[in-house]
Amino acid sequence: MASIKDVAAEAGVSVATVSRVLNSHPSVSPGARARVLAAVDTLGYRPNAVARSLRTDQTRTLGLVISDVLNPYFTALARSVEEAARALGYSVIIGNADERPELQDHHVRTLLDRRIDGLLVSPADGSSPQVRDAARGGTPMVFVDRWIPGVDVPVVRADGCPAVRDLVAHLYGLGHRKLAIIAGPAATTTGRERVEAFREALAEHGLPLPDAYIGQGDFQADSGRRATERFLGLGEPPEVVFAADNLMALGALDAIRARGMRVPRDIGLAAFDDIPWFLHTDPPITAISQPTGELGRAAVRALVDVIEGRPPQSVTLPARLVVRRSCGESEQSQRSDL
Amino acid sequence: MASIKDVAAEAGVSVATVSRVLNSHPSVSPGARARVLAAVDTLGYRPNAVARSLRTDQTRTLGLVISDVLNPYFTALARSVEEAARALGYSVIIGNADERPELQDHHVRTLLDRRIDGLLVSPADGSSPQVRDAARGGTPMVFVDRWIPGVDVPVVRADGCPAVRDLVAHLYGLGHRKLAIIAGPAATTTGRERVEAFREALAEHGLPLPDAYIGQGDFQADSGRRATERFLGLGEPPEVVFAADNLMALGALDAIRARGMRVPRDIGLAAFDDIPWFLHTDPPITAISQPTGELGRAAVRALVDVIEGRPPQSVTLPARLVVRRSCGESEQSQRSDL
DNA sequence: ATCGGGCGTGTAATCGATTTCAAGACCACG
DNA sequence: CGTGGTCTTGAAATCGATTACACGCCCGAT
Repeated sequence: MASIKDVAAEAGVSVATVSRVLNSHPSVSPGARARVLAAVDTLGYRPNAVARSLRTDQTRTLGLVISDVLNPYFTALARSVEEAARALGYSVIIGNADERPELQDHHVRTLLDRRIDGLLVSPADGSSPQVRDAARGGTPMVFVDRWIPGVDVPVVRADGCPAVRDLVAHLYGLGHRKLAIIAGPAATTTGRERVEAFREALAEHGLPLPDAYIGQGDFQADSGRRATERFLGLGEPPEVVFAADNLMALGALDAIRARGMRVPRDIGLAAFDDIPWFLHTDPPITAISQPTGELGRAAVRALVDVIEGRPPQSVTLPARLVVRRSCGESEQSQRSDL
Repeated sequence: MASIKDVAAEAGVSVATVSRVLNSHPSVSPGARARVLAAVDTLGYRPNAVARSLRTDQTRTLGLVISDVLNPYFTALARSVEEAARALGYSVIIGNADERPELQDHHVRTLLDRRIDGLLVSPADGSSPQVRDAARGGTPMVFVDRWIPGVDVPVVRADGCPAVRDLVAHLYGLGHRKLAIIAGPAATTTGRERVEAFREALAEHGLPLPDAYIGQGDFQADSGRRATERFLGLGEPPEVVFAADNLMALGALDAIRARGMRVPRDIGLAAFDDIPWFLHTDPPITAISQPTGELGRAAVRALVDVIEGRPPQSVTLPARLVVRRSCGESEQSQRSDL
């Protein structure tokens, strides 16, 4: 592969002049510029980003560590992040943690080794020392979706509490009183928040949230399945199950179907995170929708602010309830939101 | 951030010795080794991968350019690729082409600028000069899923022809005669192959594939919707629609539902690519399943073979039909494959 | 004619690693 | 005591860029 030296030789100038042309510095004569450009063309020269990064101490690359690539919510987020970053001239390297803290740490470490300019993290656990150290060490960083309390880093996320309250009111209005939740890991902020919001919303209607109605999940389909099986085996099973993410909702659907039961006839189902497929499940699923596109854009904006020395801002966007048919809604309410 | 010089100073040795310890060269005295390790520890030193790459001319990074991150088939593939690469000590940078040739070329270019050790590509178009040049230029490369004819690069893919034949036989057995297909872009190999396999399989049963029954799609949901609308507006609409990927199947489902029709009562639906959600749609969808995990592993193996100078092998794996309920299958055949 | 100030250009230092080469220390053997 | 070999070690070159600095040149002002 041709290097800047080859270009300089071909154009009959020094490497400094080549570099100046490539970086559009002002003081280069038109003649030299033309010869350099011609040489670049005939050699098919492309600057070596590795060498450039070493010298300039910036890679124009952002790291994004997400909890699970197979989760459509996170791929939608990843996509909007990449798009926003590209518009600003940055590339992004995605690390998939698979909800495993040690994998998350692995990715953070290799990303740091590569000297990415900034890091977007949705922590799989609540206290990764790796992440803490990176933040303390001065790596530009912003949390997206989930965060780690006590680490001084901007957070970009959606606030699901009002939407959860809407959901509970909706379920109450449909006559449901026995409501269960499949929670996410207590180590994650979203895992905790959603249970708390649910509990508080229930309390507003004078409803309890017994321990038996809290299933401990890990945001993966299988845990949703197991939790739902336990619910269904209860002497007094819940009337509606609320899954704290879309994958666990999928697992719940599995478990319900395996028992030969039907949604919503035998049991209702609602989910946090809305994804295109929820329109086409049997039945379409009532869900809480997050503005992933805006979330990704805001996260990149905040991170680039940190990188370029501007004061960054935490951003909280609203999530909203999308009513469909999985909780025994009437035809009427169904149609209004389809 | 501490550099190797700082470590050398702290340990009271030269940078050469530090480097030797870090790369576990044999000839370092136990004392020096211990002091270096201690220095590394107190400074929290991590080698700069950028500098290392510049010197060694290898990044231990693979590039993966996929056609669409929002397509669960490709995220499953990306996941298995990353996993296999990690096991071999490589990182993966994913580029999402969004089915747009110019975006694909953008990613190939920046990946090459970053001097990745090898490239895994699922080309969004049939003739990217960018990709051709990279291959000719000697960049280790492997095509996965789709490929570009005439470019001498190993291909790792699933052969869907037998499964398509099985599908057509299955549909024929159910009494369907009017079969339509929503094709992928003719610029992609998978786009063409699936139509051809479908046409040939129909011919085996003496069935025609009229032009009116070929919808031109682009592997995205919206095109599936439009093609299906056209089918439904025909004087003699098809009895079954076969979508050449899962996203277009989703669009088809939309279109059918928008007309107030039901699957499979009013029209049947089948899809290429199987994804977990197909079990939970209304109704569960009969689909052709690809072995994404094995595909990803084989692709990485082949690419690393090229990189490390071993003779690489093209790999073709079988796809298989998964019968569910979206084509008017009886309860019996449904249960056997659920 | 002299001086000052741009402007265009090249030389060389630099970024943080790896690696070659030579040299010093030490030991064993004759 | 001299010789040769092994084992450790460090100095310096190198990878491919960017950039500070200096130099030569030309032009206009005095």
